[in-house]
Amino acid sequence: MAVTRRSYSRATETERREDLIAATLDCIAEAGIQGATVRQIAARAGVTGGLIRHYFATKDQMLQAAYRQLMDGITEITKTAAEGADPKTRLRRFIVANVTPPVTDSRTLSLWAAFISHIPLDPAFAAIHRESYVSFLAELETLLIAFFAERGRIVSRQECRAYAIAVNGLIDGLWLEGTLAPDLFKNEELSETAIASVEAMLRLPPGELC
Amino acid sequence: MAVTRRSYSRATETERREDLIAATLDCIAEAGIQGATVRQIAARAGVTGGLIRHYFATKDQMLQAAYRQLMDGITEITKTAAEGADPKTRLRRFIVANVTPPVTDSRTLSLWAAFISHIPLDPAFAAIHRESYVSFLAELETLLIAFFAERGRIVSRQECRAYAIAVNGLIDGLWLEGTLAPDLFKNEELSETAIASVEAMLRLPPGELC
DNA sequence: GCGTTTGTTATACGCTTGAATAATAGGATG
DNA sequence: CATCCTATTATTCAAGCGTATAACAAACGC
Repeated sequence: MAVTRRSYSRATETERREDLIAATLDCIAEAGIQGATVRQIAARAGVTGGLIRHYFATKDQMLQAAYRQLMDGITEITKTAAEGADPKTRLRRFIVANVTPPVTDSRTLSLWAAFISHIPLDPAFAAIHRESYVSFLAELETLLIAFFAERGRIVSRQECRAYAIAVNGLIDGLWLEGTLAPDLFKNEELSETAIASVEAMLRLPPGELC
Repeated sequence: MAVTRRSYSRATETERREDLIAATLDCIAEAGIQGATVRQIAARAGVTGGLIRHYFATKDQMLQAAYRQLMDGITEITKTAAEGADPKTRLRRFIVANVTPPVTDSRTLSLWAAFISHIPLDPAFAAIHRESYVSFLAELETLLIAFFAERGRIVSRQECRAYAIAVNGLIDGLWLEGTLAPDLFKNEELSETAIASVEAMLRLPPGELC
């Protein structure tokens, strides 16, 4: 008896990899890390389970690739939000972008937290986090330096770093709060709080960043 | 043939529950949510797997109980850190307690993140988070009200809430940063940054909270 | 001390998991 | 149009999963 075999089409390596990574993120977002099984991911990507090991030596390596892509995506969004315009506007846009959709998004948070919880368990994940954190901090520091320079305010390198750390903390924290309990905040409350707080943290007169 | 059966001793219900919850947290911290299997947890607690269903209808309910205990523990630590003394000192201690060990601790973070990632997937976890978040925010708001009152500064209820949200965000964010990459910060850098930032956010003169 | 209760162990069940391997077919190459 | 390469499917495997159930023994009342 002639066994019928599922028809398929071959894809380029990059295409397939992207599909698999996208499917991985979908599965984690919908069912947690526990639900991101090889079979579920394969089904979501429209392939059979065995194919995964053709592209990734192990499931863990695929998870790491997915984590990397997630963080790159977030960095990309906030970075482009802060393009063009003058230093003040760039800084404001960067801050706002971090506490508004699509960054404040239940799916993004679920993914982020799932990976964060693996950081203490697996050095590979720790390295990815470290990389994206350092890059984020550097971007923020650059924005702050430009902002201070434009206003002719002298701020030492150390102070700038301290400001970046603090502002980054605030942004992360508000992002968390706003994403975990969006119903507790009125429409613009979060961005306004973020802007007003950064103003204060930088010892600017109220309304200076608006 | 006489089958030898493992000897055991009976425990009170609360004792056993606590043991099981502690074992659950240990397992999650060491091997992630994936590693927190019924068998592993039971082994860690020094009992056999079947016993778990005698105390918890389902594994998920045990996870929820563990989450609740984790958050209660954190709340407890920071709350007692802010006891006694005058309002200013209480506020400062509360802030510092949140960005120093044992709250900034790799284990705590791993646990916290593991549960956070379940919030978007399971309403039961969302409810637990909501409860602890609201309680934390209320505690902070109380501290702020007392602090402002002592200084004779008039701050509306709304302003106070906004301050509490912002300060909470900052604390959470710095806690994250400090715990995920402790080597990036010098010994006291994080608490000092936290204190200085809160001072600025509340529009206090520098050094006012020291 | 004896019987009863029930906390605890032991075992089994059906299912899913990540991974390995063999068989197949798509699609470029000549 | 035949050939070859390899991306993809299909199947298998041992291990581990959460849960259910039955047998056992520890501690307590009497």
